[in-house]
Amino acid sequence: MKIDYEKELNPAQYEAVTRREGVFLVIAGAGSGKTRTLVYRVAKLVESDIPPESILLLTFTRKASLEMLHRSSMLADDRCNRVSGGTFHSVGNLLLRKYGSAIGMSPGFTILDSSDSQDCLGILKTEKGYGKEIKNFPKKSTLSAIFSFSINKRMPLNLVLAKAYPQFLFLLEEITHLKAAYSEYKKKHNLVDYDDLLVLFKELLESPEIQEKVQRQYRFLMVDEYQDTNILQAEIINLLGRGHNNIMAVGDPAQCIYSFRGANFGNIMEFERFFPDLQVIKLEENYRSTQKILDVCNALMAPAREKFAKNLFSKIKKGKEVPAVVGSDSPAEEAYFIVDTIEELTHTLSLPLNDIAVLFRNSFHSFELELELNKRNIHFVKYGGFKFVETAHIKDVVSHLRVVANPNDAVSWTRLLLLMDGMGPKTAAKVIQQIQALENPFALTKLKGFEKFRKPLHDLEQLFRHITAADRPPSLIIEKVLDYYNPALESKYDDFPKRKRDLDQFLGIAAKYKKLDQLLADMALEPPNASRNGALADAKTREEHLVLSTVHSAKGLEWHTVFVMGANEGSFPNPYAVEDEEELEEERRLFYVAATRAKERLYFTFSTLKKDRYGNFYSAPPSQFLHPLRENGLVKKLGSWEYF
DNA sequence: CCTCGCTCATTTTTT
DNA sequence: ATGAGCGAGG
Repeated sequence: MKIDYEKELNPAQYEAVTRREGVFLVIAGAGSGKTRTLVYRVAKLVESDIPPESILLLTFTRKASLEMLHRSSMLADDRCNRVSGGTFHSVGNLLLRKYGSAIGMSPGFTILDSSDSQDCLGILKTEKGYGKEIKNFPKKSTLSAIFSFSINKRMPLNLVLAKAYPQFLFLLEEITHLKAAYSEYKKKHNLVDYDDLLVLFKELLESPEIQEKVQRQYRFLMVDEYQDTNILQAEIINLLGRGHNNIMAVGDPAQCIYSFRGANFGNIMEFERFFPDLQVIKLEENYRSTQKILDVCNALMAPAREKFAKNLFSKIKKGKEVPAVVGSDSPAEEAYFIVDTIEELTHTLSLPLNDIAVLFRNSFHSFELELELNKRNIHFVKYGGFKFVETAHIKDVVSHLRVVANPNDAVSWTRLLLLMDGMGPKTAAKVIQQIQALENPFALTKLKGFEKFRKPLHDLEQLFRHITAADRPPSLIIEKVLDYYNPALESKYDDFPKRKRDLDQFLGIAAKYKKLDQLLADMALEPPNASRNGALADAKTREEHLVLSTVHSAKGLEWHTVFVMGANEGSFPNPYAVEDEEELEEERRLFYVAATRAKERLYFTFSTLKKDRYGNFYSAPPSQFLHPLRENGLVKKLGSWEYF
């Protein structure tokens, strides 16, 4: 079964799929078949006997790459599943474990997720005494944000402070000192945070010997969601690709929504600077949405400062349903409207629940809706926001696994020691200092002093005796840790039964892993995506369900019917963003991304009265982003929309 | 010196 | 629901 590329693709897609050598930038508007193009291109390369291992597909999440490769293999053959794919972070992780010794790293490093790196900064802040001595010293989360901003935007600390945190400018010296201490601490304890993964990835590729090796391994590079990469990632692409110059980057400047992470559409310029022979291919025709929806999307972007592209258009999807703007008097009413409409669609039109999504700016915007869905027994899965793996009880358990994998991981040691009664950060630091000097880091009864903790340290040693022996499968280790952790869990949390269920789920996930290292890397880099409010296990997600999602997590996806809820000033755009023109523009693009997810039906809902956390009502006008929709019959107005 | 429990304030988006 | 800040008590 040969693929008829010419018939199944439009001319621009066909060109992108069939051109092989060279550097290409594919500018692809929303719904223009970007994924389809990448899928066919992988199939085409594999079909023409390019070894799949020599193709590298860099995507935004690993799920995205797995899905694409799966589709490619359905199209062509199984070899597509052997294509290397993943995020910049995960590829960096793999290469650093393999070749990291070339730049002085040891392969057993632990990856710190953002809350771990914040814990680490907290430890150092206390150690330096900054928190106590200096009033209003930045919180650990702020420190982490400052450092990350500085690295991802390539901006020295003094400029970061001047631009984003002028109130801390007088602490420049202390903050600079802390940053150095943080780097040193990570190095000493074999720890790597998210930013380090990119920085070190780049450093690794700068070693000529490694660079050549890696370039020889990956002969064809494809980069998805290019608009959301930052300077560091652009440099990595450059280093990966300049040996052979076979690169295809795909992106849509109008959908750049990660500039808070240093993403910058100006990267396209960098790309041109690195590769002057760059050829641009444009995918313009939309295959996803009805023209009525596209008209609305185009109108949303009309006031944008940058005129990125010309308007989205569809030749094939006529559709008669006019998108709606729905005003309500209260959040409860907004929720009723959404749930009523969903029931109507599923009952009278027999639309599968899977074809519907509700999108919002912030994870907590859906609380009211979740209550109503639960009341009416509508099954949903929520994406974005607080993640399952970030909850305290999961982190507690994981910290035990991490010291097994890297006994040098002082952040995890601190976390698990703090679980003991009477143990605080100071004592933990002293314990860890001694542990580092031990020949066997788990021989805790050998520690001098700490009489008060003789019993708990003994118990912990027993635990480690069980779980460090030989090459145990992760699930077995976790079972032992759970037994050990249970008393602490029950005394620490009143809601322990719920947390226990979470831990059981975690055990279920871990059972799929044979190697502890792999489990830990995935926990940090590709955690289960659903947040903890909704269902989590795969079995559950396979059931028919409604999707609730932040717009960020909905990137790249599409549904028959989409509700964009909380379209209020104060919610969407995010109030933090309205003062800064650039940030407001990003909110606009985010709103646009939300709207472009819809294929057939699109609703914007808002409530003119909102509740603050004490239950007091305040009035919130409809989002300014809805203003362009007021005229021309672009949308129908439902509910109480007199303010609109 | 250190930990613990109380109170008050606070929540963007993600690898 | 969580985190920081503060003061009491071990």
